[in-house]
Amino acid sequence: MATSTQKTSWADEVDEIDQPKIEDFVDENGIRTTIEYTTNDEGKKVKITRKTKRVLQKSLVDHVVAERKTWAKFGQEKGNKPGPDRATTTIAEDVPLRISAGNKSSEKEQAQDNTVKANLARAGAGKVVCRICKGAHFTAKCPYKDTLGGLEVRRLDAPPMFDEDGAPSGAEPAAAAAAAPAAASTGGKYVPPSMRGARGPGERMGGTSRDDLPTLRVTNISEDTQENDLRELFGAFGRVARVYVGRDRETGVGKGFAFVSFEDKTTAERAMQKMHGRGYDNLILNVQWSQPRDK
DNA sequence: GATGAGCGA
Repeated sequence: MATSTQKTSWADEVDEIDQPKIEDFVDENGIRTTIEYTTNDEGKKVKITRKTKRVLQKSLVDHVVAERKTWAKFGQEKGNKPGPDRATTTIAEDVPLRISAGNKSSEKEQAQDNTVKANLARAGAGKVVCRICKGAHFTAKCPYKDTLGGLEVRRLDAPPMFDEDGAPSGAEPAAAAAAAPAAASTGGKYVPPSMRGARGPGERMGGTSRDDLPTLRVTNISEDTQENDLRELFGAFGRVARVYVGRDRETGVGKGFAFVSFEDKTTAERAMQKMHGRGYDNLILNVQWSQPRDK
């Protein structure tokens, strides 16, 4: 094979090929002139001059945007050339639009809330006032909860029926009115039905709190039984209002018992009868009525 | 064998 001694690489051969020389410029009217010097098939040198007009690439520049560039500027920008002035304008892409609740209105609400709190503090002097009997304890702890629970809302504008130690009293009517929660009809905020006070007959609420839901105590469950397991198990009988699994406070390990509260007492009773003595997780369940929790 | 946590004003 005859190999050229001078050539060391194929890349050198590329240089041998007659590369056309190209001059290329764009005038002020946007006309592009391309002058190409090349060699034609007959070995003669030729000069090819092409004039082209660049057209905006519509796929890249929206014609609406291009059109805008022709608009006359006004105000402080009057007479300036098209496009943003980088000295005064920052250009960024993908600026996210974040929509949030108007902070002015929420500040207002907050302020209102604060005045309400201030009024409450003034009226109750920072003390806990029972919503039922106006005693110095939380509503949930009220000794009259069961007997007066349903009367709560109806007695809103009445003077407190009892003072702190529970003796009948007629004092501080203004304080009682101020300390009472805003009635559902007058308050601006939405109050879910479950949180509204006792209304007319036919409504379930009022006197019925989650503390006196029909509750079963389930014992002899494995220590890794979860709330969901019991919900699933007892949910077959009806609506399960609440499940609590007794656990060690530190370790979180189940202590082998749980409470399952139902919405409906007869449902709870059926569940108890069906589930008591049933096997679960290789253990025999013990299901009884729970004792009311106290203290 | 065993009977609950935490919240609020």
